[in-house]
Amino acid sequence: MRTHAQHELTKNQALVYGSLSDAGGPLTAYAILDLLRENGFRAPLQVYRALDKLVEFGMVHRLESLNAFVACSHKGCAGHGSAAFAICEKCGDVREFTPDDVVRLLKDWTESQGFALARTTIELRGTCKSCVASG
Amino acid sequence: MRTHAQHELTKNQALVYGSLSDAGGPLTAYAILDLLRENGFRAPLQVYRALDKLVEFGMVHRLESLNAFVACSHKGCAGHGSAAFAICEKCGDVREFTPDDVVRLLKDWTESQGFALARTTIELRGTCKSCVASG
DNA sequence: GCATCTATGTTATGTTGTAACACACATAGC
DNA sequence: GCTATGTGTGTTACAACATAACATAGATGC
Repeated sequence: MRTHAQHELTKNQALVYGSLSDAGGPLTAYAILDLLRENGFRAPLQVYRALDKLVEFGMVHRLESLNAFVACSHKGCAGHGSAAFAICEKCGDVREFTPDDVVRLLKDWTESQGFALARTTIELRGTCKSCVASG
Repeated sequence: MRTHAQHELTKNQALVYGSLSDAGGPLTAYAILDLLRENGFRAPLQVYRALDKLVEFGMVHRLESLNAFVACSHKGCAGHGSAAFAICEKCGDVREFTPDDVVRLLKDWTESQGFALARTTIELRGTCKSCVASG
């Protein structure tokens, strides 16, 4: 299996991935576009096309419930299973984790139904520990 | 606990819920708007406001990965746990299920992290049994 | 050379969701 | 009665998210 680092990124892909890594949290496509205007980006498609590839490579995840994107937290990993996300609605923090047992159960269910599973989206909304503590 | 039927819906809420029930599958807000133009609907907000309430009542679920809405498949039920959805990318069919064991594991994880869980989104993308069979 | 594939740039447009403001109607308290 | 409050509604305008369609440029393989 290919590691993230082994993907040779094009210029635009590298710029988009850099934005997301530096941000340390989720960004919308249009937020990325604004960050990259100084690098010559002019149109949303430049961002979306790069994001499509990065998601395909597994280097970036799409957060469906936020319409946003986040760099995979496994910086140099050799690939991993389906990711899940705990999203704090107070501070916006997003924590990625890999609930293998959960994914296993979901796979069991799909297999029992004859459903050919391609992709799993798991997103938890709530309040993170520090926000619970502070308020 | 209140059952779905026990919620007394306003006119707009009833119209929107009716559209979704009749459709038997997911609809976007704008698709609902078009269906209800003959009933006097003119603007998206009329749909979105009704949907907000219906989702709050648990009578309608939002499918984050489709930006669409679907009537809860438990027609007259007395409420139930978090729902999950298997979405066929070939035929568009959406199957709702209630994976209590999965939700239990996710709750365990959030509790271990001090994360106060408010809402769980689980959406599986793939190909349903009959679409797999037919090629 | 030339076909092909991928990436890119650009304009315009399509789709999804809200802000802000005004009005109607019910109900609770005086 | 009549006022305050809360909720539902209608309307215009706009913001945010995403893609279609077409043109150009560079790399690779034959």
